[in-house]
Amino acid sequence: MSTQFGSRVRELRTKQKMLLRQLASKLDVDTSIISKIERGDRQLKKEQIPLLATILQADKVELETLWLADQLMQLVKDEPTADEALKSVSKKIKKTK
Amino acid sequence: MSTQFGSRVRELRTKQKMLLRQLASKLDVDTSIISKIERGDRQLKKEQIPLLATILQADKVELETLWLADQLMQLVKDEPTADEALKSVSKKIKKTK
DNA sequence: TTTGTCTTGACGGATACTGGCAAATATATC
DNA sequence: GATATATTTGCCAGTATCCGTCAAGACAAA
Repeated sequence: MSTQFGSRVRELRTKQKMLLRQLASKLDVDTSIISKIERGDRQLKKEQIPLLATILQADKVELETLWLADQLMQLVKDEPTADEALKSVSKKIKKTK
Repeated sequence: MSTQFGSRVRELRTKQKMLLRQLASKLDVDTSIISKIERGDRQLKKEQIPLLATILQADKVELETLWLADQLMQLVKDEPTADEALKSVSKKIKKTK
């Protein structure tokens, strides 16, 4: 249930002695949402990552990468052909670059 | 807009001189849906892949892999950190195996 | 117990997805 | 060309899913 993204957010937040309530307020959402995001029950909307990075004084690219990895993981977990599919996509991505 | 999965399905279907209408009938859906799936406008439901493979006398695992790759591609396309995220997931997958 | 933080479940609204239909377009056959 | 068949496209209603809020519960510190 836990996510790389959520764990990292919690790590960043607590390191700054910031409360859920405070982070939620700055993101303009209810406290419960942040709680769920940090525990991996919900996904943060992609568009909110930049603001979150600013609030936490964190690296935006790092958070975006973790967020994307979580989305991918959710898709391939329990998929027997996950490895091959991932490789195929990696290859295709590089070609278009 | 086109997908690996859809292109492969069309290839398999036409190779057998099967009409959209016929394939749709066997899958018990409207013709237009199959048309859209083959052209990449829609996704086939994962649960339907085994039946489709049987109808087309195709390799189920191959179709599942293509299908999964399409889902991943949709997620990472236009993502600057796609490559790193993909690698991260690959690594994590292998550990749990 | 009281206070403050965090967690959890349920709810309504918004959004996205699904299959079906019908019209439009394409392709073939004459 | 005309006709018949095959495919594509746009739109609709029903459904599922996601999102944020609220309220209640769990937990810890004093």
